[in-house]
Amino acid sequence: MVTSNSSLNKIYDPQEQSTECGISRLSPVAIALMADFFKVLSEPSRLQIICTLKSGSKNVSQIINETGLGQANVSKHLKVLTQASIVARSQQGINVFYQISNPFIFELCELVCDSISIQIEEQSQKLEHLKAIQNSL
Amino acid sequence: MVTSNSSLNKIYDPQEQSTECGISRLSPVAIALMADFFKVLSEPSRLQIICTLKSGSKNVSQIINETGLGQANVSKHLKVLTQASIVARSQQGINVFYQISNPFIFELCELVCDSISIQIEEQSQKLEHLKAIQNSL
DNA sequence: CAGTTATACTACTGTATGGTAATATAACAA
DNA sequence: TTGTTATATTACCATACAGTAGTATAACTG
Repeated sequence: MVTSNSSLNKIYDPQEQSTECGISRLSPVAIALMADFFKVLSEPSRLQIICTLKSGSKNVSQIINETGLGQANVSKHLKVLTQASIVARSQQGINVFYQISNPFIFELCELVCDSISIQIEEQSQKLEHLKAIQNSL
Repeated sequence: MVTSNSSLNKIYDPQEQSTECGISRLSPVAIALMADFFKVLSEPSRLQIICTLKSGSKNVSQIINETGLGQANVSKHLKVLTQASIVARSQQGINVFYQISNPFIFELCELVCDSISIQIEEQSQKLEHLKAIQNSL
């Protein structure tokens, strides 16, 4: 169960007269911040990079090799991930290493993954059901 | 703590020889599905619609009024949300009602909200620290 | 039936952004 | 210094998509 201690809740919309709490009274600013966050995670290439960083800190070349993405592309995505504070950058001589700066991201991905699996499961069950009905005609 | 029972984990990449579990061995298909899911949540207007549905089922006109979005726009976003199985559609006469079909979305949003708040908190603390240093010079 | 209301769809425009090639920069080596 | 390697940046193209105006459809009313 999630206990929200979100300070974003304090940035509620002053025009909102509702007595409810949580997401339903988030300000436009808070909503925009959330949207930005989700947007960062909405690119397969960036999720791929996050995946390769699950096993620890990697330099750019390693990330390029493991993902198969182009160099400029990886660099751009790493910039986006860094600005979103999802990964952290640390230069060591000629190499630049990146690592996940907040493991929360993995928890989040697992949750979404589970939810999608359940959805697929349910849909395939419905399909089976439909097939059964068709066969009985 | 999250215990993953994700069947997406079973769709692992056959080329991936890693012995790790979880997100690090997700297939391109699974990653694309996750990206799609996050993309649905990466639009402020859609998050806004989700927010208004927190307090229960609403018809399209109500959603238009509460969000201030245009009719065609709301209709399009509701289609996206429906296809992603985030909201469910039910027609009642001349009205069409939409409701959140999976409350998991709220849990997810709370988590992200909390994470963003903490981030903002940390950043403002760093700023305070910098200011203190500057003032002591 | 015609008229009204609620919702969906189509076509279009403008903007954002992913990918890439070329170039720049920065750190190290000889 | 020059050369090499690792990473970042720039400029460009192509695609995706949010928003909107106009139109279509569907359910109810009289």
